Amino acid sequence: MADNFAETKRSYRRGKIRDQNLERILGAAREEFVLKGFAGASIQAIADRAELPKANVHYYFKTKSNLYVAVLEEIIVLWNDYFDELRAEDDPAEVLDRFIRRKVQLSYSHPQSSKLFAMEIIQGAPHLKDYLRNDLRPWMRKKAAVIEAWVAAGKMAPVDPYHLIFLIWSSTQHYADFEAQVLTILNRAEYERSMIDRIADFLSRSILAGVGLEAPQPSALVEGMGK
Amino acid sequence: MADNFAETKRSYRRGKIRDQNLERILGAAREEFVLKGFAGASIQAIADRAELPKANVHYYFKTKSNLYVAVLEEIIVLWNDYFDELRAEDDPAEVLDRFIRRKVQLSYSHPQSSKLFAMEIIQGAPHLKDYLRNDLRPWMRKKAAVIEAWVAAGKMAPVDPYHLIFLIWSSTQHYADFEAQVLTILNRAEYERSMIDRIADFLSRSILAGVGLEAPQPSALVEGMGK
DNA sequence: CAAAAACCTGTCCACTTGGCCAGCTTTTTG
DNA sequence: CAAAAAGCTGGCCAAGTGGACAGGTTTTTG
Repeated sequence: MADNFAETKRSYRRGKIRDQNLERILGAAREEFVLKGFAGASIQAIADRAELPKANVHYYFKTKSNLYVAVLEEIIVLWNDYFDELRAEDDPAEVLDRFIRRKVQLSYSHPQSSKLFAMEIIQGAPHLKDYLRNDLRPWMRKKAAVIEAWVAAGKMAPVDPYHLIFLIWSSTQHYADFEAQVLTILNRAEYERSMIDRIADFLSRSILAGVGLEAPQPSALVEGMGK
Repeated sequence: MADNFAETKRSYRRGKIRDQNLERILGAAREEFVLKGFAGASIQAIADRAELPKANVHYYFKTKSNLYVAVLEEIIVLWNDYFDELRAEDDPAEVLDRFIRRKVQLSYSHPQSSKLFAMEIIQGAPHLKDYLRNDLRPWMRKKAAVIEAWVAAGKMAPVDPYHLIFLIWSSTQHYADFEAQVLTILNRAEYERSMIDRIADFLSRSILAGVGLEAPQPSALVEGMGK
């Protein structure tokens, strides 16, 4: 394999075409599925958006369902990457703060993924039942145990760890999923970095205060917080 | 009109048939649209669920879009019913507490409506742009003004009123919209009253604490709250 | 450089869909 | 009670769909 190919050209390697096309198709599919839903998104439209002939899409994905599942799997990988780190020996305030900020950041950087995931869950998670049961539930159990340990150690107010995580999830994802509503109400065309920072600060401060903690150094200084 | 009809039978009056069928169709449509999305829900399936011939559905709603919009309008009416009351002279803790509980209650009693509304917004609110801009935005402005007045009067910690309302919306609706995820993680088949009460207590306490308030009498007593 | 593997795509098709229509039955009205 | 209004529906159709496929080109390989 790694024979005489000058890696200089760097754009030629095994499966290069495949990888490139897969990426285009998956990206286009994500977009179309979010906009129109599973049934409403046509392979033709996905192909058009990817600037490929329809039959070429079918070359990579035998069926529409296969393509849809592939998109969902991408999302789950993305989720898992950002998910972990939450340990009993850490400081609750710091860890929760980082977790909240990371989720807000993720909503900002990958809104389509968040939206598609949300739509799938809303519709009853027909393709994600197994993921929820076999992956997410155990993950939750572990995280809940950590939070319970914190509570037991008196490091934070007693709260139901599950509902605390639901609160973090819902409040952070809201800005991605309900983007259209939020932006219309705030009379903006799109999110800006500064707004995202304010949101992260607000959510971190509010949620931590809600469980009797004080947020670490706010990333953007917001004077007049009184108290 | 109000002629000699004995109101006793009470099931016979002008438009009785119409009202009854409309109700059946709208209910069936709500269900199907949530399950399959706009494009995925077929008139045939809606008709089957309503136990009516397909052509009969078309008799009441010329097009699929008309039906869809009618369902959304029902939801908006429902929303508005529960929406109001939030006045500057009231006690913030009491009002916010009631508002949060009402939203949780609404998620519990009308999950389909919440889900459909969410899907519509996620997809960019193509049918609700006007509602968001012309109704919801002014409503928000008024509520934000009230909260700002509370802050100015020192009745609560200084927070951005818009994000506070987003926080309440997102955290409460989450239990309706993400029902499949929540129930799977909590290993339950469906919500029960007691769970709903706990959720309302948790959210009310957490969010109020987040803005420097203490929740009024908790509906279900939960001792050991320490502090 | 030739064989094999990977990749590509125009064309076709069976099937579902929303919607229309023409004529039917039931209910209301005066 | 008869005419009009309201309600009902089987059958039809054009448009769009996902997918199969056969025969093509390009790339890789030894």
